Amino acid sequence: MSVYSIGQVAKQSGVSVETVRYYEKEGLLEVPERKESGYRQFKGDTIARLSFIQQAKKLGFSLKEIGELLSITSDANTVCNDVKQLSQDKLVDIENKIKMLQQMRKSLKKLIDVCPGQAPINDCPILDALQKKGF
Amino acid sequence: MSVYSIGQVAKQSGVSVETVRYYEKEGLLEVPERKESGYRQFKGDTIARLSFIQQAKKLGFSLKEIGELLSITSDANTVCNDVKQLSQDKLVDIENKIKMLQQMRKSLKKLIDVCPGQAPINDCPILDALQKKGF
DNA sequence: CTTGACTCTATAGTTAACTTTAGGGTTTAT
DNA sequence: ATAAACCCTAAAGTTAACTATAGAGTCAAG
Repeated sequence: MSVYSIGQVAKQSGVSVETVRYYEKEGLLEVPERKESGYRQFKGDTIARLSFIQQAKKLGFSLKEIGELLSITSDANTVCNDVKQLSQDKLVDIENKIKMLQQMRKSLKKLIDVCPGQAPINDCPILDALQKKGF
Repeated sequence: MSVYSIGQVAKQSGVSVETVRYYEKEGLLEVPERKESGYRQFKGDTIARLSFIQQAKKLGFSLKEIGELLSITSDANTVCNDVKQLSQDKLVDIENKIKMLQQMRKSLKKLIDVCPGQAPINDCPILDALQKKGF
């Protein structure tokens, strides 16, 4: 099995080395093996894990919440039932976010469709509509 | 037209008075009228605006980004064309977030469906699946 | 007409999530 | 075998987004 240095996982996933160490300290990454020198040796799946963290952050999850999501995959101190419950809770969170975003998309889309594009600001139907509806 | 005190808009939208003042200072809220005493008098749409800010924050938008979204509705120093372009850019952001969340939902759903619920941890198919796929 | 709830400004403090610094070892390419 | 590039820890510093504090004025009910 191939292992990766901290610099490699950082580069592959687009975060800084310092951030990788920080995530490890915060418990978001499995504690890695070390060489005799003390250098960390990460497993290949660390890169996917780091990418997942980045993505979830963009979606408004805190590191704590991301840790909970990730614990679904790596915590062996729970029974299957608990894992299922946690997964279902997280699913609800995610579906709520999707709904909110879809609502925002709908509003924006409506505005864009109706906009002629070249009118000066005082004739702009986007602004007219927004003024009345508050987004 | 009815106006509202800072305490009223705060309560209605579920944020603290201090946060309302902070948002005003950061330019997320229109500068309100004042009474002779200096007390703020907010218009009714402030409540919707504050609610929108809360929602957008949950979806991972920074206050700066939220300001840009809100400026679509309130900035009169742009032409319609610019407003349309900004709206389209924000629409792309939003659609990307929706796609990411749908991917997460799909993964979670698959796991939940396959989970029997009562198995001990070492037979749990959720964990088996996650171990191999990295969420 | 006073008392309790509300508001004002300005400033300082807090928390999450990093980022930087200092001072040092280790690896690798030449 | 040495220099550039990499890694280590511990601790301090930074930024966004609040939150709290102090000290003072305002409003509404009894």
